Order: sequence, then structure tokens, then C-alpha cells
Amino acid sequence: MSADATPARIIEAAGPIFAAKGFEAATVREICHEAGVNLAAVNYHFGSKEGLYVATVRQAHPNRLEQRFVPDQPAGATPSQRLRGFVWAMISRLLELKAAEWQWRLLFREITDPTPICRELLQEHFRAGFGALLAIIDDVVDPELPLHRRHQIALSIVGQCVYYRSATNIIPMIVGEDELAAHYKAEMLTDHITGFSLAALGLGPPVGSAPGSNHRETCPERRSDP
Amino acid sequence: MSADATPARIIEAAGPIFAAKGFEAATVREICHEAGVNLAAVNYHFGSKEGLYVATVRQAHPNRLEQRFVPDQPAGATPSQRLRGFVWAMISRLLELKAAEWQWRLLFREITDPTPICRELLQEHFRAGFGALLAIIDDVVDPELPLHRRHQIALSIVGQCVYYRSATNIIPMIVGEDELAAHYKAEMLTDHITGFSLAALGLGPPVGSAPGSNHRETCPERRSDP
DNA sequence: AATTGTATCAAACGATTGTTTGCCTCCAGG
DNA sequence: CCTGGAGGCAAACAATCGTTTGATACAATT
Repeated sequence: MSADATPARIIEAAGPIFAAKGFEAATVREICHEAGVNLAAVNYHFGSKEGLYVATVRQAHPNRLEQRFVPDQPAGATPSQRLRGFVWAMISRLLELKAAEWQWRLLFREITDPTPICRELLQEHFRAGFGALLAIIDDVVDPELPLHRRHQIALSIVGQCVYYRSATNIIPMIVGEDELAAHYKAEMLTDHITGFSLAALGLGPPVGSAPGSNHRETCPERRSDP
Repeated sequence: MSADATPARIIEAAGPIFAAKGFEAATVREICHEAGVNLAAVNYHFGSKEGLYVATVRQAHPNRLEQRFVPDQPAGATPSQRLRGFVWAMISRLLELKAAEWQWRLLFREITDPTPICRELLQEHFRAGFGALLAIIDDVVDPELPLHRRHQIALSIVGQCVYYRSATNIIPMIVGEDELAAHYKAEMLTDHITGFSLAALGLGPPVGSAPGSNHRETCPERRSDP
């Protein structure tokens, strides 16, 4: 039986548990019970609990997460459409995190509460996703805009998306459960964030006007930074 | 000796430890050793470790955190100036979180990894800060804009600010240490986020054009230091 | 003076943790 | 048939955790 070999079964059981509880709170006993293996199997095959964690994260990384941030786009898509595609891929994945595969949750936990082991893995992954967003931005901003300004624009867009996940616990306290259920689905948030960001970039109408009313085009110039 | 009474000394010692390690990882032994009191003092005065945690959060809340989000503004401040003041208060406090008082770090930890106990405390606190931002937004958007749209605008602004804290670990991996040190100080980020948000609201020039090409100072808004 | 209640202390308790220990079975190579 | 190593097993180990205990000191009250 090499298909359900013990080390693979342990990793399969450890993934969701590590993802749900974190490294410290997860117990070897629960993992082994879930995997249906003996308690001593973890230390036999992986040396220690830490060794199991490294093996689990290492397997979670490349298999499923490589280009999830970069959805397939039609060839002739406009920058606005590509930006919306990026935001939607990010938002939908973040909001469905609870139901998502454990690989994603484990990676997300590594972001907010990092284990020193996995720096290179994360660096490679997030640089790829961030680069895809930068490529979109580069097409719509002044080519002479400094790199750090373009980075900040990208971070503003990513920040809006991520906030709906990292603040899952306080957003209902602020807007209420009813409004949350009615107006905070993935597609609506994508509309808002895309519209907000396109307006900031001068590619769309400003937010803040009620639907149906006409808005004047003001302030076409830029401001000089200090 | 009511000045250095044992319960007060325990809370003083427990605050930084809870803030640094969280409820689970913090140990009663370390707290008591730091406070210079006996191990049994926690359960004697607070009933349990949980009781101590509640008392600690309860004391952290009202004393120092009530209106930190709402800096004092001059009476005739424009909405742009008030928005910049709000962003600056939030950004500067988030970025200096490591050096900040333990009360702030403890509250921030409750946001990302909440303990079910403190819901009401947090709700009251964040509703106050969020209300201050909403009051600014209400002055510049169409009065008929639905409430949830105004909420989303406020969340977009808050999200940009918070992201620089919650992604502390991956931002240097993306932009590099040099750029981080050069262009991501509190004031520069305040400039960027304020400019980005004002542009999205139609109150300022769009971001994305290089500085120094052609200046046209027709927009009246200008920043003000807090 | 005797009593009561509060506060502190060292010590131990019970539970849970990651890890280690012998002993068992199995099976391919001699 | 014998043998030796790999893998699996129940059990125990050592450390740490929050909590409890019983004794003691001290102040206020009766």
C-alpha cells in the first residue's frame, strides 16, 4: 500500500488541523487520531512536530497555489477589465477562505503569523501575484511614475481586498449582519473596490454620487508631491 | 499600600505579556514572576486566568483608547483636511504598534484573533472610530448615496491603512528593505492613502501621473499636518 | 483576649503536551 | 529455515500548564 502510505496520511490529516488551529494549538495526538495512525508515527517519520509542519507547508505551496491570483484574461482585455479580474480573483478567494482548501488557509495563516521556516516559499508566491497586479497598473499610469509610487498604488488595491478577510470579526459589528448579508457578497465588493480604485487612477467616475445622478468631471490635473 | 496593590501590579505585568504573546501562549507563572507576586495570586484575585484577561482588556479599553482615532481638528477644517487627519492618526498609530503602549497591541490582537469575551468592548470602540470617518465621508458624498455604499467607502480607506500593519511581514519581501525604509514612513503613506482616496471620491487629482510634468493648482484642497 | 476574614506563600495536584521507549509483526535476502 | 531491519503499537516519560490546597501572618472586629 504505497498509495495511502503513513507519511502521506499524516500530512493529509495535519494540513486542515494546522490550518485551522495553527502550529502551537494543533496537537500531535489529534493529527494521529485523525490520520488513523499511531501516536509515535509523527516522530518516527518526520523527526518532530516541527518537521511535520515543514513537510506540510512544503507540500501545500506548489501544488495548488501557483497562479491563483492571476486569472486567465481574454487577449484584448482593457486594463479596467484586467483590474476587475484581479480583484475578483482575490476577493472571491479571500471570502471563501473558510470553505477553501486547507492549503490556502495554511498559507494565509503563515502571512499574519509567520513561522520563520517558510520565508522563501511565501516570498516567491506573493511576488508572483503582486507582479501580475503591477503589470496592470503599469499600463495605465505615467511611465515616469516612480516605482515606489506604483507599489503603493498596488498595495492600496490589495489592502482593500485583504481587509475584508482580516477584519471579518469587526465588520459585522460595524455594518450589522443584515447589511453584511445583503451588500457584501464577493461580486458586490469586487464592483466597489474596482470602481474605487479606477476612480482613484482617473479611469472611472468618482464614487460618492448616488446612482442615477450625473456627475461633473473636475480636477483633471495632478498634484505635486513634497 | 493601595497604590501598588497586588491586583493592579498583576494587571500591569499581564498587559504587555498578553499583548505580546496572546492569551494562550501567555503563562500565569510568567505574569506572576514579572509582577513579583505569588503564583496563586491570579486565581485568588481574578478567579482564573480568563478572569485576569477580561480585567486586563477592560482596563486597556477606556483609559487610553477612547478617541485616539479622532484627532482634534481645527474648527474650519475642510473634509480633505479632516480625512488626512484621520488617516494620519490611524497610520501613525498602526506603524508604531511595536513601540506603542501595550493597551493598543492588546486591542489589535483582539481584532485579528478575537476572544469571545470582549465583543461589546470592541464593538463600542470601533463603532466610535468608524463613525468619525463616516462623518467625514457624509460631508463629501451625495446625500442620497445608500448607507452601505458609504460604509464600503469607509472600509476601503480603513483597509488601506490597516494593510500596512497586517502585511508587515510580506511588504518587505515585495518592495525590498531599501524602498521600505525610504518611502514607507507614516507621513508618506498618509500622503498616498489620502491622495488615493480623495481621487476616488473626486476631490483630488488622480494618482498615477508622474510628478513634475505639468502643475495646475486648481484644486483647492491641501494637506494639513495633524 | 478571642475571633474572624483577608492576603500571601510554598507545595502539590491533575491534566495535557511532545517525545521516547521496548516489544511486536511482517517480510525480503541469506 | 533463519535473520535483520523497517514500521507500527501501547505505554510510559519529562516538562509545562492552570488550578487548588493547607498553613501562616496580620489587621479589624467582637
